[in-house]
Amino acid sequence: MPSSLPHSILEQRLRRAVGEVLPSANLDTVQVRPCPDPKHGDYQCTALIGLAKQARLNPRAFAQEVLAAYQRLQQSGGDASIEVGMVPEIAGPGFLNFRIDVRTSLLPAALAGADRLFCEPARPPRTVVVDFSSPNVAKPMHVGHIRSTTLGDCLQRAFRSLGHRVITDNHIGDWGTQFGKLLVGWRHGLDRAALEQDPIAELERLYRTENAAGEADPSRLEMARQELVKLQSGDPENLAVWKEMIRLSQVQFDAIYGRLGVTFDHTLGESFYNPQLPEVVADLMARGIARESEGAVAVFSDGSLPPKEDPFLVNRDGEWVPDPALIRKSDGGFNYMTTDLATLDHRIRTWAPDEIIYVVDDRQAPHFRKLFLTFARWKPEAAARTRLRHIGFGKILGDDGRPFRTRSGDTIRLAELLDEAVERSQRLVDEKRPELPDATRRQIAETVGVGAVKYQDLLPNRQSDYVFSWDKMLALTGNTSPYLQYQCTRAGKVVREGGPVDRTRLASAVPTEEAEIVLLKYLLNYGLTLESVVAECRPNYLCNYLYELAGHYSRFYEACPVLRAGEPVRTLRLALCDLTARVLQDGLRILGIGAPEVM
RNA sequence: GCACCGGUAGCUCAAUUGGAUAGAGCUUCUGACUUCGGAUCAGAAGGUUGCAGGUUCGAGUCCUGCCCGGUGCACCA
Repeated sequence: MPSSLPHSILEQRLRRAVGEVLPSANLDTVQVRPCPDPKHGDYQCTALIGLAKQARLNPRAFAQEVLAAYQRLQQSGGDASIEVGMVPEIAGPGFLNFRIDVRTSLLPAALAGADRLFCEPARPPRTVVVDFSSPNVAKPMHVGHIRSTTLGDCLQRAFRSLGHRVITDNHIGDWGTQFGKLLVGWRHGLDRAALEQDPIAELERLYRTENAAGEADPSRLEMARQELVKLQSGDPENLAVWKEMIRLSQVQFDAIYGRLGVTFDHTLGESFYNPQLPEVVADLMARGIARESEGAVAVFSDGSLPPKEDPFLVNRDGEWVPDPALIRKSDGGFNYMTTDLATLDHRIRTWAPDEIIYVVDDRQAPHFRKLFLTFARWKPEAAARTRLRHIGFGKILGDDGRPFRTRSGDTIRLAELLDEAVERSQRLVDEKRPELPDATRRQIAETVGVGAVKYQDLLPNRQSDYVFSWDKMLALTGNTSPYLQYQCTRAGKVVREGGPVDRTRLASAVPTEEAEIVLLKYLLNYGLTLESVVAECRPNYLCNYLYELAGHYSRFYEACPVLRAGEPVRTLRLALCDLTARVLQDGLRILGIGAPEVM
């Protein structure tokens, strides 16, 4: 299906024009994007200057030639009325600017793109595995799980929305040395009543008690080690307890994911890969990629990278010394590098993805560099056809600039954090809309409270740390989710009151008010924004787009009466409200945030 | 010590292959209302983008050196 969006039509034609003038040019670099400053036009292409320089041509003269070719193509293939209304001009050192003819082309272009909300399906669609959230069994989900969960969920929604095939996999921590202590604790100190009451709290208590006991009494540690060995060798009793701990944890996860609206296609935890780990190590050793060292088995640098870029080397006192990746501990146990290698192998063999995205804390960047490099040495063909990306993120800080914790220094549980967000938004809704029924106010409070937490998390550049602030996330002005939700309800309300948009009336409509024109042009960029979100895995692009859109809508709404206007202006404006509401709603949906009809 | 990530307005943050005059919000001040939902909108003020060089038509963005903050550096994940 041919594209109907202006930037896409322009780009395709421009690429053909460039190809005619300069056959050697890499046409992928020829991109048409919205002008940052509308003074210069609606769309621009800045790539011609670079191409001209590469080919040792004068940039402006080259732009002239491309423009001439572009206009020839436009005339010969000028069946699309939209395209005729794109007026090109050369500016500055060789920019190409395009202006949409508001009278003939703007509205047709917008209506043509409206059915798909100004998005074009990805071509070709890719298969993408998204690995995110990854909480640990027997521990509460806490504030540290927010970013991976909201980022990962948003990214998978964005990919899906553009037509990519997405597989989400929650790689839960359901295996490892902590289960030795947990098993000893379960056997000796389990409080059944407490387990009934709050299973995760009780499991956490068992672990802490046992951890302390182990520090005081080495024989206790030895017990834990033995229980772990029994578990790993398939002891039925320990397996049963371990499974029960997973079940109890999954109940907790499901409750929180349910509240967050997050789902996974698969939950293949670490234990799933356990049977494959010996083979992974044996194979890596057989291929000479790993070798024994100090009783452990480790992967060392292969020397293919300069020392500064080699994650398998670290500089100590001016000397580059090995910093290997351990894949088997000296006690014979395996660690997460081994599991991650097996996981990667399994994912590629099972799903044959084009891309695997790991949404994990930035601090693990060195681990992922080692993982990806080791995998590339182990399975070169598979690695060559799969893009592996670690999508890292920073910390959440308290207002004292230190990691966000309770006053007593404990980690904050996600469930409690969501409760507080909802309580706070409940107070706001109760105050602002006392006339609404209780049940409605409760629903609004839930949607607004949970949405505020997510939006605060998605708005900053993911790599930077951000300061957690109840007041800011729930503020009704500024770049917050309550503001976006509010604008969404406003736009939706007008459409509900004004009735369905009668498109036949639009045939004779032309946007004339500045606010109408600006809003309409901005709507056209929605799909482009989603594409950049997906390209760089940065949901904040979408947040900022939606905030800008809400601002354009607000100014339009202020300046242009809708329901009071005469036809066909009334229908045109109603259509603008409708499109805005739909884009805002869809954008919030991709952020994982609900849009109440009333608030 | 070495590596990675940051350093942008008083504060919190944006800035899409390097693009045109670095943008918002909060705060402060000034305006708009017999509201199609004022949880709104408009205007003003606020900057040597940590510092110093370099690359080029053009640098917050790329390169080099330095300063400051955070994080990581063998059997936890």
